[in-house]
Amino acid sequence: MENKPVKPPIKTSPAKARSRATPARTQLDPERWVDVAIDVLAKEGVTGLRVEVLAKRCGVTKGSFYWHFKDRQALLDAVLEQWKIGRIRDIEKTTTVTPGNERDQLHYAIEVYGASRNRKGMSIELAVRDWARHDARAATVVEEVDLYRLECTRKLFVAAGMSDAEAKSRSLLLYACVFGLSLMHYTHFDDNLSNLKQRIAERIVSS
Amino acid sequence: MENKPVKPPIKTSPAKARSRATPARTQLDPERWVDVAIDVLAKEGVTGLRVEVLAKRCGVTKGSFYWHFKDRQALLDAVLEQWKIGRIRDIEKTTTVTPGNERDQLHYAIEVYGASRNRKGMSIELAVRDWARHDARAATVVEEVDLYRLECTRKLFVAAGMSDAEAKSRSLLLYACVFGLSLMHYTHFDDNLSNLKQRIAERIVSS
DNA sequence: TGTTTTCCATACGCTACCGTATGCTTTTCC
DNA sequence: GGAAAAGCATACGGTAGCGTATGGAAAACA
Repeated sequence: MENKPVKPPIKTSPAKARSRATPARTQLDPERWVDVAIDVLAKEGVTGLRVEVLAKRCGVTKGSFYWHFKDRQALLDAVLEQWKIGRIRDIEKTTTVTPGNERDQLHYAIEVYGASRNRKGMSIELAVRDWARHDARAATVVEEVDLYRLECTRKLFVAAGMSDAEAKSRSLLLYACVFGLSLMHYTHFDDNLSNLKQRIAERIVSS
Repeated sequence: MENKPVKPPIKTSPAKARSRATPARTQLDPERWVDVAIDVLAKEGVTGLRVEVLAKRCGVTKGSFYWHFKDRQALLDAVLEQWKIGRIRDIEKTTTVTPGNERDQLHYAIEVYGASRNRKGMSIELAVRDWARHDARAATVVEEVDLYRLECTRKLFVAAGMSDAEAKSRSLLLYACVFGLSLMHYTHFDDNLSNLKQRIAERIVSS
């Protein structure tokens, strides 16, 4: 989408996988750039997403970058696209459930965001959302992802027996709370944070 | 705090308020800079808070800036300080209530953040929070403000008749939701957004 | 084996910043 | 009214970043 050449499907030359002992080094950059970019995005935000910084992290120079991408904006677009499809695939996985377990699944959805194991995922999330506050393209993508997510959890609430209006408000409350919590600094507000979170989750999910 | 000279209390020369017809132009900058800085912060984020940009918006050059502030960081510190005292004064005003009206006041606190009239306030809020993700000083201030706010609404929930543990979780839920909603793009999720918000507010406040 | 492509390095011009130095103009104070 | 200080402009050196141009090495191809 953003590359100059048509780019054959990456190393499909029939039988010649690294004839010499040069390790898997040569596949230097198809969308490897985007992965690294998302890494930087998580840590520094969009404004920290500089071409030359990225190149250094890839062990190359800008010369390489500008061969793969038209300009910085092309990379940003690619980042947004990859983030979008990743989020949608993720939420589909998270909200797929065997009938009867909807409430458990909702609890799981809440917990999985607040979990410390995917700090990085939340960092990306917040970085993209801050990005969206200043960039129309990012805002569009965020809205698409939000609507998709809201719709997925709404269905769960409906399947759990709620009215449509109630399901919608719960769905919105769920995500607002999840993202809001990640914005706040409440570590010293209570000495039993897990209990706090548990109560909140109950408030969101249960009747 | 951040100025070189001791700076007399601004224009206290007994009787000589603008002898000539030069308008109120001369009081060019005590903490006027900070006000403008917060404006820029709201629109561009911390990374957009550049000395020369600010100077241009004040109609002067950097020469002026560096007379009032040691460096850019000094301005940032002043911004954080002013934001902090403003938020604390604000939350005190919002959560002061005549006994018996606690629930109404909680509803008001929720509504006042989501209101479109203080878009700017929320922009500042989000800008500061994003700032806090990359800067330790900002993070400290945000935590102080958060703890203060959480404590204020916690008292309201307690006064409304809830247990302490429940009040804490509600308090946290309230702010998480308020900030989370401002992060999301849900305009097209429902055609009756005010009803949606109403339901959410009820869920947060009512027993 | 020799010629294209692919992929990357180097070098360049340009702009936006930061912070400093220095001087000019207006107040302030005596 | 004249010295001192306040408040600001101008000019400078320095870094970081974008995008372009061009050349070189390595792989693919014929």
